[in-house]
Amino acid sequence: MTTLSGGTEREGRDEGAAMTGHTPTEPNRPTLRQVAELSEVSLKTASRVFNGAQYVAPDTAARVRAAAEQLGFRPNTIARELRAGARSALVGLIIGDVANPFYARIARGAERKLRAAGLRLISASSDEDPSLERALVSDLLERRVSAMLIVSSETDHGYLQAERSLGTPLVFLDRAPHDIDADAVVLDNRGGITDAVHHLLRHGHRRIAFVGDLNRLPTHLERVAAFEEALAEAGIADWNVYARDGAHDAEAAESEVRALLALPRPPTALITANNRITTGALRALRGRDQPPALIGFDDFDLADLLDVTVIAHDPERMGELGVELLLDRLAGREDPARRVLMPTRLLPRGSGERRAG
Amino acid sequence: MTTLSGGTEREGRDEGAAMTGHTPTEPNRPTLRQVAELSEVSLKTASRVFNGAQYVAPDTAARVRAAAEQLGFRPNTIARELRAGARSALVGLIIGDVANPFYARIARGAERKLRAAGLRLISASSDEDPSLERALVSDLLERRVSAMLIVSSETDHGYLQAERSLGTPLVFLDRAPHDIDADAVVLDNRGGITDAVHHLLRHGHRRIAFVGDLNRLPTHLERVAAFEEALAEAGIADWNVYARDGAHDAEAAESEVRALLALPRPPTALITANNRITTGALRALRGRDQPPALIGFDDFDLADLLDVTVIAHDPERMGELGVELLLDRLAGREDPARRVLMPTRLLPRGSGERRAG
DNA sequence: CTGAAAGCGCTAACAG
DNA sequence: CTGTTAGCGCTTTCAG
Repeated sequence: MTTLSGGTEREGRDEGAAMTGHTPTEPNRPTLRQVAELSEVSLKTASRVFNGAQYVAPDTAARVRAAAEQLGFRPNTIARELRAGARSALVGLIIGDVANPFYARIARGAERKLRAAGLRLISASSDEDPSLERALVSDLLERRVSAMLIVSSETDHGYLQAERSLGTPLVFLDRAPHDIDADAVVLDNRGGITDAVHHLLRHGHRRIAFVGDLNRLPTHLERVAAFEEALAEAGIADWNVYARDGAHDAEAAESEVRALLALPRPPTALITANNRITTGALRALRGRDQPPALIGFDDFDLADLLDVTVIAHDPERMGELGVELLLDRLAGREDPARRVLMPTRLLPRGSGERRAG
Repeated sequence: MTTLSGGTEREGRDEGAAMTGHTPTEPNRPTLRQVAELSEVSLKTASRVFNGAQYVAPDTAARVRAAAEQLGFRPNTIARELRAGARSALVGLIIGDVANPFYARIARGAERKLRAAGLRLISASSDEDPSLERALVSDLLERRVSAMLIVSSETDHGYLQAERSLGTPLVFLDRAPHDIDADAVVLDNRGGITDAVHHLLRHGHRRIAFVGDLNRLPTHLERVAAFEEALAEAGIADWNVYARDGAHDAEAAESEVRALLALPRPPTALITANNRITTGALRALRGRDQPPALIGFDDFDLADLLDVTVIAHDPERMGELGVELLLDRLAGREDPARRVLMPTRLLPRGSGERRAG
């Protein structure tokens, strides 16, 4: 594997510099100084033309612009930001995987909102791996992002406290922070699951299964807890007979569901804890003539065509709200940490309305 | 709307600096100099500890590390990269929209491959808007990304020639570059569409419709051209009776398809030119008892459950291949521009095998 | 093995 | 309106 500059291993950087094969200080790229020389003004005057634009004689400015044009000058943001105070116009985002539409939508909402504020998004996928997550966070922080949005797979965020104290706004999305005082935008997981359970109970179901994600994720824990509570309230004490977890991808979910349906007394209804699990469940249910009822957490493309009842919410809005919190902090707001709770909404489309066998 | 540093408008930057409300040079964040002072070594020695690691006495190194730990020191990548030569470990990616799975997968593949090479991805969505695309490209270039991957909505790339000459590797994905000598990874659009047409002809269809994207996109043009040619070859001269374009989202595609089916002699088969168009078509077809055959370009999640025959390909691989080309350039390869053609594969799942009415 | 000096490209003070 | 001086945080010569 080729190794280039900027690696996590310190050595990697040096190798890389060598590998690129050109002198480190690209000698050809024009600098502001050259523009100044060509247009016969001082460095500062040239600088002003590309910034404040105030207090420069129109024809001087024109001359500078012409020189810049001629040379193909491009301002160097790295230098500018270094001077500006070791903080970039970049905001970092850590998500599980861009290829998962839930995360992609968060990124989209965040990007849009940030851009409107003159900031750029730099995102990275952690694969839900806590140690990779830490490495990515460090990387972004060393790049001096002005703030971080993070969907964390880590259970303890104490290691970020130092950064927080240094003033970097940290906003947790989807999963609340642990052991650290930081803003967060989370879903009403309890509400969503409670609605789903009630919906199924109303349709006559008593044997309801829950297929969950990795059990170390706080969202999973909240969802299971709500599931248990709602069933207990309905007098169903052995709720855990049909509760499963650890299904982090569609394949695992599919076999989990097949196993559930193969039980002597199979569940008559299924609650799937996220979009990938729902996908797996749909595959497992395919072609069955008496499929159990199904309600999935997360709305998804084409759920309408597949008649899948879901617990819907708005990931794009989550990204936007995260950015709003972060902008407030950048603007100097010093409140205690805020936690925004986003509503969910049960969208009946058919699969959740099948009555108990 | 809040405006913060780094905006496209020059003024935006200044406003922003003011708005953040803290002194530009964060006084509290420890620098390498402070680490050096605390550990009573020179700046350079401290620097060495975090880089080469070579030629530093073990206990000196330990002392430096301890000091860094104590101070909460974090190296400043901005400063490092400025010194290193005005080129960052960032690679830019311009796509249409992260929330579109096709693009998200490209991003995923690129990110993975880049990370393995010690580089980071910074991506931005252009909404297929050429002028926004240019702004994003400038932004990334000013940030001195070491290379750019771009799915371009622009028809003329001459404006990038200067940058190319300066040595920045440029790789075009999905859509070939125009008026510029740059590497590209594109799909075998002609092959894919030709296969689809032949498949439909074999199933007895003669009235085949084509629902295309924005007609300024080169991929669209290639796909239509292949469509026309394949039909002409089969003796169907009036191919354009059922050819449509401009359906850039699912809604537009849905009404386009409804209109086609409402014709006096409606088409008996549909080819939809991308994933969103296919989605729209599926909505339009829903509930019809004699639906036309359907083949969609791009595979998508759940296509299997909906029995949708598709012209499949591998967007993640496209991202990876783009990165491979780019790494070669960074490593000094000086070949003429290469064009990688990615294969497509017809995946029969039912919808494309319905016979002509 | 370690250090002093110079400078990456740019912008913020202050003068003029 | 314009220029000079200093320096952001770090790394690279080149001497010890």
